[in-house]
Amino acid sequence: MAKRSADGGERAPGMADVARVAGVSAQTVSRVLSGHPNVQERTRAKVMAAVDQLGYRRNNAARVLSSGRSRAIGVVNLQTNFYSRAAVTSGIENAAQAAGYAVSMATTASLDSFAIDRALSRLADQGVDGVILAVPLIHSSERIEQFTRSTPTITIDGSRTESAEVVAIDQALAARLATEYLLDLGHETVWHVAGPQEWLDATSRREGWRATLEAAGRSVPPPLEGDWSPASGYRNGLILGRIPDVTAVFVASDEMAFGVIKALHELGRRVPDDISVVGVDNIELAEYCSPPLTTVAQPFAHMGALAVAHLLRHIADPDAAPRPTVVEPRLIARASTAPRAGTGPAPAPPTRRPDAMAAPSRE
Amino acid sequence: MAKRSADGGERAPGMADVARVAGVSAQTVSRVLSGHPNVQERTRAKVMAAVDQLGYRRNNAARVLSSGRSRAIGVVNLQTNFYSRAAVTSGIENAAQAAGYAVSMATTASLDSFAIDRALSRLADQGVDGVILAVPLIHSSERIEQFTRSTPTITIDGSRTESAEVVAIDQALAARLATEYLLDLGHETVWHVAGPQEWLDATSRREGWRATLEAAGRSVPPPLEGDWSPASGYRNGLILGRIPDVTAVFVASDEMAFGVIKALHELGRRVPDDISVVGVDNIELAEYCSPPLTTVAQPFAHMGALAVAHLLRHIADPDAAPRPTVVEPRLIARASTAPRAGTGPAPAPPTRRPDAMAAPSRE
DNA sequence: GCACACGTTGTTATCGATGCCAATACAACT
DNA sequence: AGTTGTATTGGCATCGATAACAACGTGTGC
Repeated sequence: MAKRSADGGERAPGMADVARVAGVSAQTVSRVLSGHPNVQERTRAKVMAAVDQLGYRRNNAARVLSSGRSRAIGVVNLQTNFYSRAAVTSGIENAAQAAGYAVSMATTASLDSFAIDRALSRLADQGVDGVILAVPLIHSSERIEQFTRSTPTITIDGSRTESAEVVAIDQALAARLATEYLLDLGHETVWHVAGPQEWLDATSRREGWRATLEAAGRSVPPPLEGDWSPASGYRNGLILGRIPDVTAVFVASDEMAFGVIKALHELGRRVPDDISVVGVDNIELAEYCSPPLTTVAQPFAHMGALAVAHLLRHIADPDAAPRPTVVEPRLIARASTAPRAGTGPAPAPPTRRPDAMAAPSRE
Repeated sequence: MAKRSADGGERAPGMADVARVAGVSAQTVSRVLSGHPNVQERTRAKVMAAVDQLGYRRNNAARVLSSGRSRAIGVVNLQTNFYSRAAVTSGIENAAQAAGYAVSMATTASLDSFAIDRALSRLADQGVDGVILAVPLIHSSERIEQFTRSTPTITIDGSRTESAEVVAIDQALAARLATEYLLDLGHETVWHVAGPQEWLDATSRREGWRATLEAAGRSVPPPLEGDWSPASGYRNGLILGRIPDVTAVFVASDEMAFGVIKALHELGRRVPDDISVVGVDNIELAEYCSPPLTTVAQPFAHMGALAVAHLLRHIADPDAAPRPTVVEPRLIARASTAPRAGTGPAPAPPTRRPDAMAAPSRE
C-alpha cells in the first residue's frame, strides 16, 4: 500500500520523520517548506537540516489531495511534428516551469469533438488546475463546453468556446503582410495555397489574403488548399506551375511553401525569377533551404508564454473578465520573392518599408 | 480545503456519493471502476448508472496517495525544436497514452549534470512512476545515479548511467550506411561534419564514419563540428567549399546538411554534381528542399514507443534484468548524392555491393 | 498591573480512494 | 446434513500533507 523505494524495505521519509528529527511538529515542517512567513529562523534552519539529512521530498499526491490544487496545467495538442506545435509547446513548458507548474500533455490524433473531449477527460482525470487547448476546435460539444465552464481554459490559435479565454496570433495581419509585400513588388495579383479549412488560423489567413486583394482592387484568384504537409504543397505547386498567369503565391505555411517551390522547379518555373513565394512560420530551415524563403514569422514561444500567464491568472481569480489577446506577426524578406518580371529593377515603392530583415531574431 | 467546482459552492461528487446513490459501499464502487473481476453484473450496472448520473470522476491524487503508484511517467527533454526530439516525444506520448499512462515533461536548457538533476527532481516531485531520459548525459553525478537507482529509468540515445536501461539507435551503423554509400558512388573519401561531441550519438556517428573509412583503406579527413543548427552547418560549409579535394560530405543531421548545401552553393560548388551530401534524420522537408536530401532515416517514433514499453516493464518488475535495445536506421537515397565527377557514367566497382538500402546488416 | 494582540508552534480533522481483512451468501462437495 | 469453497460485498485503517483552530509565550498599550 505504501510507496517504498525500489532498493529495499525502507519507506521514503515523510513529514513526520522530518519533524521528529528536527524536534518540531509536522505542521511546522509544512510551514517551512511552503515558505510561510511566521517561522523563527532557528526553527527553519533545524527543519532544513533535517530535510537535507533525510533527503526528504514532499509527496505531491498528498499535497494535491489536501490542498485541492495540483500545480499542474494540461495541454491538448495535435499529434504531429509541425514546427508550430512544437514551438508553442516549448514556450508553454518554459513559462509553466518558471511559474512552478508542471505540464501534462494530452495529444489527439483527430480534431473531432469526441477525440478532443477524450483528451480533456484524461487531463481532468490527472487533476490539472487548468488547460491550454492548442488545437483548433471545429465543433464544440456540450461536454466540452461544460468542461471549459468548470475548469480554467485558454485556447490558442482561435479555438473558440463560450467560456474560454483566447490567445491568438493575428492571422489576418499575417496574410496582409505577405500579400501587400507581394503587391508592392509589382505583382498583379497573388495566389494562395491555404491550410486545411478546419483550422481557424487557415481560414483567417485566407480571408486576410482575400480582403487585402480586394482592398487593393485586384482580382482574387481561386484559393487552393493543402493539409500543412510539404507533400500537399508539392501537389498544389504542380497545379500552380501550369497556370501561366501565376507570378506570386502566398502559401499558408513554410513547409507547404517548400513543397510548392519544388513542384515549380520541376515544371521549369524559377523562384523567384518567374514566381515569388511567401510562406508563414519562419521555421528554422526557411533561411537555409534553397531559395531562402520570405515568410511571416510568428512569435510562437511568446504566445505559449502568454497563454500560460493568462491561464495562471485565470486559475488565481476565476471571476476575472476574459481578455482576448492578439499578438502580431512580422514579415521577414528573403530571396524567394522578387519584383515581378518585366517591372524592371526598381519596384514600386512599398507601402511598408521592407526592413523586416533588420533583426530577424528567432525567439 | 476541499476542491470545489469553479461555478458554485457544490463540491465535486466523491466515491461515497456514488456509493450512496447506487446503494452499495464505496469499496464496491472502487472495484467496479478498477475493473475488478469479482463484481456482480447487476451491481456493476447500478454503480455505472450512479457514476453517469453524478458525472463522477475518480480523484487522481487520492488514488496515487492510496495506491502508491501514479500511472504517470516523466520525460526529460532538451528545450529545443530539433525534429528528432519532437519525433521521439511524440512516439513516447502515443505509447504512454495507449498504456493508460500520463506523461509529464521536464525540459532542460543545458546538459550539465546540475540542470539535468533539477529536471529529474521536478519529475520526482511530481511522483512519476518512471522516467525516460531523452537527453545525452555527459557527466553523471552521484545524485543522478541515486535517482536512477531508486526510480525506474530508461535512457534514450545513449545516455548512460549505471542503473538505467538503454534504448538507442545504432548510430555507428547510421554512419556506416552513409559513408559506404558515398564510397560506393566512387568518392575517394568522405568528409564529415559532426554534431556536438557532448552528444553520444554525435560521437558514435563520427567513430562509425572513421571506422568505415579505415576499413576501406581510405584516408580520414579531419572532422568538422557543428551544433545541430542549420547555421552551424552553413559555417562549416563555407570551410568545406574552399577545399578542392572535397567531393563527398557526411553531415550528422539534415538541418546542418541544408546549411552546408547553402554554403556550397554560394561558393559555386554544385550539389550533387561537384559535391555529394548525406544527412541524418530524414526530416519531413528533406524530400522537398532543393536538392532532395539523401539521408539516413531514424525510427524515432518507434524508439519512443520502445522506450515506453521497456519502462513499463521495468516498473512492473523492478528486478528484471536490464536489456539494452538497439534499433536500426535506414538509408534513403535522393538527389543530393551522385557518382564522383569524372568517374563517368559507370562508377568504379563499389567496395561493397550497393545494397545498403535493402537489408542493413548489423555489425 | 491587567488585558489584549501578535507571533510562533502544536493538535486534530480532513482530503478521497485503496489495501487488507472479515462477513455474508450461496453453491458444491463428502 | 455438515463442511468446505468461492464469489461478492462492506468496514476500517491508512496513504502524507494541509486547513482550521487552539495554545502557548512574549511584548505592548492603557
